[in-house]
Amino acid sequence: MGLTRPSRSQENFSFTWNMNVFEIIYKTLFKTFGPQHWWPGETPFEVVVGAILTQNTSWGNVEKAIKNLKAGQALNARRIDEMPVHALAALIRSAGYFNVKAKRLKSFIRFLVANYQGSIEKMKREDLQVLREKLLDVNGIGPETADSILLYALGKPVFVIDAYTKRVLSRHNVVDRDKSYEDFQNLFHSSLRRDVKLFNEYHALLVAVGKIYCRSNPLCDKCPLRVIRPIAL
DNA sequence: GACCAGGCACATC
DNA sequence: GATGTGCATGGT
Repeated sequence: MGLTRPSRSQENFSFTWNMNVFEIIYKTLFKTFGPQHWWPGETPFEVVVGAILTQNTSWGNVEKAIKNLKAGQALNARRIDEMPVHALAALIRSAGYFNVKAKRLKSFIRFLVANYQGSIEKMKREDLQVLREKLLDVNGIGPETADSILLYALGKPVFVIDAYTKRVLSRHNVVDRDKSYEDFQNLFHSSLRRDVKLFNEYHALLVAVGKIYCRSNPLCDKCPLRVIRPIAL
């Protein structure tokens, strides 16, 4: 791991050789794709709902579900809490796994009410590590969803690891694919300054490059990150 | 029609 | 701890 001095052939990438590979990846991606403006949600509550609905699901399908919730005046804690699970499931149908996700949304609301009187703002004031552990105890919230909530809804400096992050980094020889969620996350945390804006943008950029270039080998060869493969080895 | 998409819980070994 | 399976829609 870590970056050694670049070879002469790599010196035209305008990276200084005290940068680590995670910083180089970020710089490359930002230069290529620009700001991603994540997370696309109007309120922290909407971001939380989106984080649960997007589990193993494309964002387009989630957007339809959120639109439905808004149209049904149901995008708020009280309505979701009071609504029968089957009615909620019907509204979020387009997001897939709708029965499971309806229960998960209700689980989160129960947690929010029980611990923070239904207030995202109160939840935000909780100690970060304590809150993360509590979130992981909620049925339907695993590490990625918890960290998405912490970073994108609450503005906490926690790096989100998702399928794209793993795919992009392992394709470029930065991290072994079978490393754990925590292994991946620890590498980001120890290699970068703990900065919410940086973590927000970085994860979104990894998704951007993953969506476009990590689908097939021919595209992989055109990936803007191909320059870091020899460095990462 | 197959495959994939911003995971997670649970059972089993 | 690792692996397999169910959950489900909508786009390509």
